[in-house]
Amino acid sequence: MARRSDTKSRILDLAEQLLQDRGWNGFSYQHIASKLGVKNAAIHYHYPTKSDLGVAILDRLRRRFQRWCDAIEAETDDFWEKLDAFFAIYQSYLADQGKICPAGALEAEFNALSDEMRRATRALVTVFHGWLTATLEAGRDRGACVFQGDPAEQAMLIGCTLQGSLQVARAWSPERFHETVRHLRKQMVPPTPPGKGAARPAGGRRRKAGASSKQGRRSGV
Amino acid sequence: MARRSDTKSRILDLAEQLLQDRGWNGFSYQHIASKLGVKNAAIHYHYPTKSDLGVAILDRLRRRFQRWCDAIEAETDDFWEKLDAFFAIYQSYLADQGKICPAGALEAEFNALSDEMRRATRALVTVFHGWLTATLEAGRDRGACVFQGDPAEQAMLIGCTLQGSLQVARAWSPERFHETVRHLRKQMVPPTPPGKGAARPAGGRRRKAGASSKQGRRSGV
DNA sequence: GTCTATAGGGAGATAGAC
DNA sequence: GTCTATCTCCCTATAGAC
Repeated sequence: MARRSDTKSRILDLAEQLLQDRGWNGFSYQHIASKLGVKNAAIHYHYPTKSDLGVAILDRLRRRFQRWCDAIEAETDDFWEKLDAFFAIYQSYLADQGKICPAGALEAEFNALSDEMRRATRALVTVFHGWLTATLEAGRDRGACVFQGDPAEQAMLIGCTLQGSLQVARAWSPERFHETVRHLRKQMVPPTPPGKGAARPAGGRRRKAGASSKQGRRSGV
Repeated sequence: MARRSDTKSRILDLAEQLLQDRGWNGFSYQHIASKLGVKNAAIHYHYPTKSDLGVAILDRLRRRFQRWCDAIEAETDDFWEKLDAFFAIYQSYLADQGKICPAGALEAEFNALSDEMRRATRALVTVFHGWLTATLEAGRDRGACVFQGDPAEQAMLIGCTLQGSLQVARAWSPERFHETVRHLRKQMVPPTPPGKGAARPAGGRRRKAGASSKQGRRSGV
């Protein structure tokens, strides 16, 4: 059979990009249809209502992130490699014409969303936060990073900062985002380098044995 | 003459609330008109286009914040009082039915805004960041707080965290916001209490001589 | 699976009466 | 300053042909 996902997944791609570019209420089926070269009725065939489309975007983002988690766990044990890979997700959003975090875009318009989309947004945020919390906890336990308070609090701080700085970068300058990430990162580097292999704040190459190195993970999440 | 600003400023009030509640493209003149008990043509009389309305909201927010700055500088010299007053702006947003920062709402839909609104958004963000940077710099100089890097970087971190956590609170729980603010605050408290009067991390009462204490500042900014 | 055609409604906006 | 009336456009959504 032909490559599954033709129009249907391209619709999802375009809608996701438009969401990150203009916000949920900032685009219509017409935007998608014209970019895709079809009529808006074709979009309704695949996603009857706009809410259906939104839920599909969110579900896909969640599944994609879960696969990303599996891939990164299989690839490395290093705390900083994992964290930098997480930062890279947001950096690639910014680099892609100043897009923002999809969850942030939807939270900003939360009270104008359908109940189904709100539920799906909550589910996505929960998964992101869960991974970050677990990663921070493990990182601190092995002395790879330092921070005050609960891992969950620090995860919230990091997540909010990334989400917020992508947005602020638009009203200011993209460089502000990178500056903020460096600032955030610096604060978590342990004050003195502990014993070998514990912390590697500047991009060590410690790959997991047996981890595939073919092209690495894509940063688009 | 009668109390200036009747319908015109009530329009601005409602539009500002709707922006913080549903996002810029999540409300229309009809929403304002019906809440205000007039017809949508009346709104167009005061603000011919929606972009005009948006710019008016932003200009008023900027002027209001500048007055807030003047008031707080006149009222106290204490770094933590100032910073907590700044946090209180965002806390009052959250308490008011989970509203978010207006600048954040507009940044999320930035590419769907008129050029004029983008300019006005940039101007607002610049003023907020300027005050926070100057306050952090002065606070650190006198030993009232600690942080790594430039005051401007720390200001960005704080601003993004506040903006982001108001948004995330919607998809999660309001308590997450308060937790995050406490976490952020804690990281800036100097490790050991310096000499008297330098740091007062838990709400000291050191008012400026001659500062009026009538009712304090309103937290609605 | 995509099209044409169209319904039905809501958006932003204007003209002119009161 | 606010109203009624209306315009035009775009939006989501559906029916039915191909």
